Amino acid sequence: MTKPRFFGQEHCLIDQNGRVKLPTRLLRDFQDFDQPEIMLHCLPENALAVYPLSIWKQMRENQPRPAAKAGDSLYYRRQLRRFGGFTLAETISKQGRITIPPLFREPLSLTPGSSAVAVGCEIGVEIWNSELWRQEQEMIREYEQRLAQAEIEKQTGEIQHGRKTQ
Amino acid sequence: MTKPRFFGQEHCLIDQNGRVKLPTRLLRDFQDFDQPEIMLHCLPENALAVYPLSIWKQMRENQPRPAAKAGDSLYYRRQLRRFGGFTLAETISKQGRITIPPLFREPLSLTPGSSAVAVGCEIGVEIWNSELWRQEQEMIREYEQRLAQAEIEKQTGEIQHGRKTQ
DNA sequence: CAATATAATCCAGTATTTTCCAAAAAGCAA
DNA sequence: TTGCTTTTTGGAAAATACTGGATTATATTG
Repeated sequence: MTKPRFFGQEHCLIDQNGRVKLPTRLLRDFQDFDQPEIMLHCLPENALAVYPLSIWKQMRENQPRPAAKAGDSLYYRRQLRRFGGFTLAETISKQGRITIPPLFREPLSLTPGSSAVAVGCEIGVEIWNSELWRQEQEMIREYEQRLAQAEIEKQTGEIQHGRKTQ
Repeated sequence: MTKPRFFGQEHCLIDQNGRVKLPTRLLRDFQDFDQPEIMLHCLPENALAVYPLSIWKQMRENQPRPAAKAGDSLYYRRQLRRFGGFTLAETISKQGRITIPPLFREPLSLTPGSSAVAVGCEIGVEIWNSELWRQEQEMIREYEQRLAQAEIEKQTGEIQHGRKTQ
């Protein structure tokens, strides 16, 4: 297996022109990939996903003959909008900066001057507004606890019904 | 796989004569295709779809024996009307502008002076009135959240019913 | 504490968008 | 048809936004 990539969190901020300098450690991970070619994707949970181009292609490759379907299906057109409209090809600049697409800035709360966190996500990097990232961490924790709760209930249930002894 | 085309969102506005200048990035995608030959289609969801001519052909060519079907089916006749009546051929001007067909302006809320968004949809571009696009995004988001919710419930359910163990 | 590396700010050149204006075309009435 | 008005088209100028580099500040390392 290839070496682990895209890990950890780093603070960074959006400059006056709406750009963000990627932390060098994460930058190196991109350079090992397709170099500066990346795809920016505006996630529904309000973070900007940054993927190497080849990773993105893997994500989207299973769509044969899109045009034919688009004519007949509103649902399918929405699908195209969702992936087309909320994604953008870009390259990482020589100085390691990327420009946040102007129309993504407001919804992502990544406006010029705002504080952000770059989060490694194994297949790429996510840029979060600092405050939103704090909230997302809460969500992750909460969700984990619900899973744990479900597990505990299952275990106790099994003991009570004799399918399992301790 | 070919390089990604028709991506992202850009703000633009309708000039006093009912024309819109396509953002340069999307313009380049058209130039890679059939050059200035495009089809304008007034979508039922109230956006103006702009497709390269060849894409449009792909969309419509998988309809064998249209005449025979038209005789039998009201639904099919309606389809023909929609694709016939709500579509026009145009070319992109040397300055990258297209004229919104006058009959489409009112229903699409793309009247002179109004604010719009050009949305890349992988197979072409859609021009949305800004406000209508905001609403459409809500729809997309709502749908995403329902999917997410279902997924979470499925996960906890699987634990409880023993199809998954930690 | 010094040296180095990294991040943030500033500034100017470039590209793009928007507005404005003139020319051409089309419609209309006499 | 002819002359007039209105609409449409094309182009250029002004305003705006974007890009890239360089400089300054901050943090990290030895």
